[in-house]
Amino acid sequence: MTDTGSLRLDDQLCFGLYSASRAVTSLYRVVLAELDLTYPQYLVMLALWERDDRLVKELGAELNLDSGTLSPLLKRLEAAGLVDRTRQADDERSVRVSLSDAGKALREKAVGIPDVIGEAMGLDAAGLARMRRELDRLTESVNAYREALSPA
Amino acid sequence: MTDTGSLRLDDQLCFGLYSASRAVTSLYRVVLAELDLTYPQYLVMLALWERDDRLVKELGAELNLDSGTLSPLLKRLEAAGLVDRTRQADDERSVRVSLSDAGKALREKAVGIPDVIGEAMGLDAAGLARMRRELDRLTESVNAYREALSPA
DNA sequence: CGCAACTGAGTTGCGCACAACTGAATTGCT
DNA sequence: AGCAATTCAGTTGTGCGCAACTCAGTTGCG
Repeated sequence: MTDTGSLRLDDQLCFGLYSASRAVTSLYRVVLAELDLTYPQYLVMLALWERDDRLVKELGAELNLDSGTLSPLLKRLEAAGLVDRTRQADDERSVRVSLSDAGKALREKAVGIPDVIGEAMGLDAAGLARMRRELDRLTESVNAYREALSPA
Repeated sequence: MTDTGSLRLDDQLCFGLYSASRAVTSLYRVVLAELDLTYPQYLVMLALWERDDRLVKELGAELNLDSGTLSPLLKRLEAAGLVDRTRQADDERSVRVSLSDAGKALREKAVGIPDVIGEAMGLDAAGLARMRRELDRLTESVNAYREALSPA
């Protein structure tokens, strides 16, 4: 009797993934409270700290989020004074998102976060890298399968 | 220069976890469409198929969900005719959740799902088990760290 | 017994995620 | 040039996930 095909909850990798993801998010909630950011907002800030002045579309592609999620999120970041949003002159459909001074400054309060999270995970650099690789492979495999099942 | 401490998005395991979790959920969305269930609803049904007639509190402990999430979810399952909810006689605070006939019958439509998901993940039984183990370890480690940081 | 502390489920409010849609701007094709 | 198809951001509606709260019911302690 193999595990595959079982409907038992604890057999399922997906539940492990779901639990792990929620556990990590809830740790981020604690850590990010001081920066007044949610985890998805933090992801957007990370993307902007890495490269400023991006189109909403580009952020969406990098984070795999659509405008339905990003638009209100970016409005909240703008309301918090962390980013500016400006329509692009040469293509009025696009909106360019850039860091305000406060948004740039916030980076200093964030530099210690990856170490805290890494520490909490209790993995060495090699373990982190391996898991990261396996998760990426999993994501790609699952996404390919889903797209085959139900084409975008 | 180590990876730890980097604010680069692609270095972060958490983003991999977040992406993988969303990818899996979105595959479930396609697969579960035929059963008219969301992924969290499916988790509750799994728990009930495994053992029927449970208190809301017990379901919450198993799935790590609080009443704020479970109460409306269970009301929706009840509205869909899949479960019954009854106040326990000897402790009027507790609510017992049990499968209706339709809820029991739905299991037959679900038996093939784990294989589909397993196939989509492209891992053999050993790979699944190992990843499952590592994710469980990660979850526990992260939860312990969070509770130390911000005691419940 | 009496009453304070606690427990269990539910509600409210907020922020994702995502589908479905809108509307304006641009592109492409004839 | 003209117009259909596409693109981009934003809006609407639904369902989590979680904090904070309410409220009834139960427990525990003097």
